[in-house]
Amino acid sequence: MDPGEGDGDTLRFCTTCAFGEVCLPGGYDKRALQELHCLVEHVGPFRAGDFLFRSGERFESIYAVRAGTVKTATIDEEGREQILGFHLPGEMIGLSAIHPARYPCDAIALDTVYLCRFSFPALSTLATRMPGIQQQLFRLLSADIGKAALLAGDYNANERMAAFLILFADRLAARGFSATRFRLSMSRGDIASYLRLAPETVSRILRRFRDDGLIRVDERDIELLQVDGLRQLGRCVLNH
Amino acid sequence: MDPGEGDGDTLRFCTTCAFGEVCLPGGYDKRALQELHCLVEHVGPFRAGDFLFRSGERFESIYAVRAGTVKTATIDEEGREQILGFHLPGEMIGLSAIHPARYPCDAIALDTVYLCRFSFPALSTLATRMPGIQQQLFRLLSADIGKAALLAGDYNANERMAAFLILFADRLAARGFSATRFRLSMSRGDIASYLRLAPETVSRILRRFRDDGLIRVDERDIELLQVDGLRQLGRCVLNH
DNA sequence: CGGCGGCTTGAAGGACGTCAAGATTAGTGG
DNA sequence: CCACTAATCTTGACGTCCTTCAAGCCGCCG
Repeated sequence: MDPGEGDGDTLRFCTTCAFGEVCLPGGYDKRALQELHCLVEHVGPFRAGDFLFRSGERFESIYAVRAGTVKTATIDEEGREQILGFHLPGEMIGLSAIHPARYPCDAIALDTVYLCRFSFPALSTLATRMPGIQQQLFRLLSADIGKAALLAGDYNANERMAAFLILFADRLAARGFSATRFRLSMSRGDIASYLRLAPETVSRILRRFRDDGLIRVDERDIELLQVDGLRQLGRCVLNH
Repeated sequence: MDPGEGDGDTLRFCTTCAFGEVCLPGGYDKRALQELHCLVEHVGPFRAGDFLFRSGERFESIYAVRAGTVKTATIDEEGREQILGFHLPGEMIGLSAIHPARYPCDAIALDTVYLCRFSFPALSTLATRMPGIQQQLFRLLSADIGKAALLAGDYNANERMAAFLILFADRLAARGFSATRFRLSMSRGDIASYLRLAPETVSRILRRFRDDGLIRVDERDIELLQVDGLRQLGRCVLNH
């Protein structure tokens, strides 16, 4: 399946996109929809390890992931990488760059990635004419503020790991994938960095979860055996 | 000085507000400015400990702090309070509530607080007609995403504390207050909760900073003696 | 005066990180 | 298809930073 140039099934991807509800014909005035579709530029494929943008580059566009997984990360003064987030199909990247007008992080493909690119100046101009788009942008921005919760909170390694698995599964489920069996597209090191843990700790906790019958692990393939148990472990993180 | 009902010097407060640049006459069309001023409702005073809004309440308004300090916090399942942020005069509160349409946290006055209240529906309607306001909202929202960095990063207690002091001083300076001498309006416990440390750790680190000649401490009064030294300590946090 | 909450200080314990060594896998070229 | 190397992952032993527990101090207010 190649979502690249052919674009026969644009619609198929738009149904999973964060902008789907405004992009797709849903009682919306046809001409305005056309304007939004004109504004979208399909880019990709990117291969694992490719940079979509780099920290410090001038901000121009936000992106929606059409296929694949993207990680965003910063390198601090001491050269340590800190993962800020993972972005699945249908999710947006780049919203935090509006204010400083420069990307505050690197965006790196974890596998084969296709994107929709939205010129932000064009989008915000369009938003003044289409309140639905403005609302959607406000919602997306606001939601991103809340998403920092997982990292920001004062939680231990078990809570973080359990919440990570549950949230990852929920996000996959929201896009129509299986919520109990999935493949992690990122390395243990990336997960560790994201959760602010050592890679060894991630390894040990996954092992403990496995020994406790909460999950099945085969390399990067995960099966959630006791979703409720995990949800209980991560409840402090999950309830905001 | 009472910024309450009299309102003789609305202008005085607006100069320090996050919306100042759009609210204040600055080449902007007079009628539109009037509309924004009509939309603003001055509320307060609140006393230390008063709730401005509570977690779970229906989202209707965002607020700008006119005077005083506000903390935002959540109580997790185990009853532990987690401080999400401190809000100084000129800063906004409530932006993270747009998406779930409910306030995700409590907002509590730390001292005597006066606010400007903006009805969000009215504001976003106005924003479709005034691109400057839309831009400003996008910027404010985007900036808030980045502000999670202090908490989110994998930093030790020294780095966190140093960065906290520097950022606090910078924010005061941006509003025209002294950048080297100030009074902390929050308790050690609040600082600790905000930095995800134990209160005892905050105490010990302040003592160490004092012994090292970096700061002077007299209860909640702080004087920064070696700003560069502190900035150096917190450099990983401060550079995003 | 006495009680209370916030703050400080010391001592002990724990959760997680660091270090080091293997194990397993992936990538590469023959 | 199979070596060979590099990268990722796992596991154990040990160290450390921070928390927890406990006690004492100080300012505030009834």
